[in-house]
Amino acid sequence: MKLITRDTDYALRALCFIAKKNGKIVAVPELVRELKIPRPFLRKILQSLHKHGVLSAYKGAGGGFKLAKPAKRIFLFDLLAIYQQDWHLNECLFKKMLCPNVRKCALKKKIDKIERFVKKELSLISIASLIG
Amino acid sequence: MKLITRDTDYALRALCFIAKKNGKIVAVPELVRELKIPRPFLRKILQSLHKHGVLSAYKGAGGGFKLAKPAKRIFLFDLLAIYQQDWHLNECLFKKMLCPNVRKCALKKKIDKIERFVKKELSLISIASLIG
DNA sequence: GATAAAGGATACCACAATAGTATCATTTAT
DNA sequence: ATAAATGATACTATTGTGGTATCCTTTATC
Repeated sequence: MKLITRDTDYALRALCFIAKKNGKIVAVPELVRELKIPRPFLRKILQSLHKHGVLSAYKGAGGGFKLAKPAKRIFLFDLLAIYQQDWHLNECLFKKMLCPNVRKCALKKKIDKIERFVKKELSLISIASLIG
Repeated sequence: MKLITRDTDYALRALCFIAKKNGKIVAVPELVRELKIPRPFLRKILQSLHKHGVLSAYKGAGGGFKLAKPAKRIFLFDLLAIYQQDWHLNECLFKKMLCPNVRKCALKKKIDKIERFVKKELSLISIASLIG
């Protein structure tokens, strides 16, 4: 079981790298060289970060990406939301109602508590706090 | 992302059902009838619960399974350990050391904190507490 | 002792999610 | 005009999850 998938991990690394550049535009070739992430995969990831308003994109020669907002306002939670859409820990148990209600409800409450904690913690981890 | 996979979920249901029987031996046909879990899959699951000392097995006609220890000493955490072997939330980030140390360590600490909480909570959920 | 009803062991298959590739189109600095 | 960048999108590969199938061993009961 992975809390953080490869997409999210790569996105995190790229964002940390870009954040350190202090607003300078960074292009894919440099990121590939530095981070050793497969080029086409990285491009896909950066494109989605752009679509979701995390990065600003600049086309054409000399183009690239920079952060679209301050590093302290980009959170791990946001990335999870992009790459591991609307994840919730208690998936199985809700969708199919096979289990007797008592157990379902007892378990649901406990799992929900865990989920709330995890989400809260992930909302506190910003790019800024990682490069600090 | 799923905290609980199908194996674990089915194991949980089966254990709750068996626990309610108060030490009586329960055979697969009854469990299949009551829980609507595919028979071969359920058999595989029960066998592994037996191997891991959660269930006692009785072969031959009239055989079946019963709990190998009190319901209040069987925890969701144990099942996770069986079916989602040695899971850890921060998998990606450890195995491959691509990321600069600062970020790795900063993130590791935060993820570890989350993981400790989740494990602790899962260790508190017993079969007994679910059949209340 | 034969038989049928149980579990033990193990190899296999299907599908979905994750991870990664390839290609062509569009924009823009020089 | 050209080369260097991103945009869009379709495709492929690998892996993990979920599930089957088959044959073997044990044991209660007649």
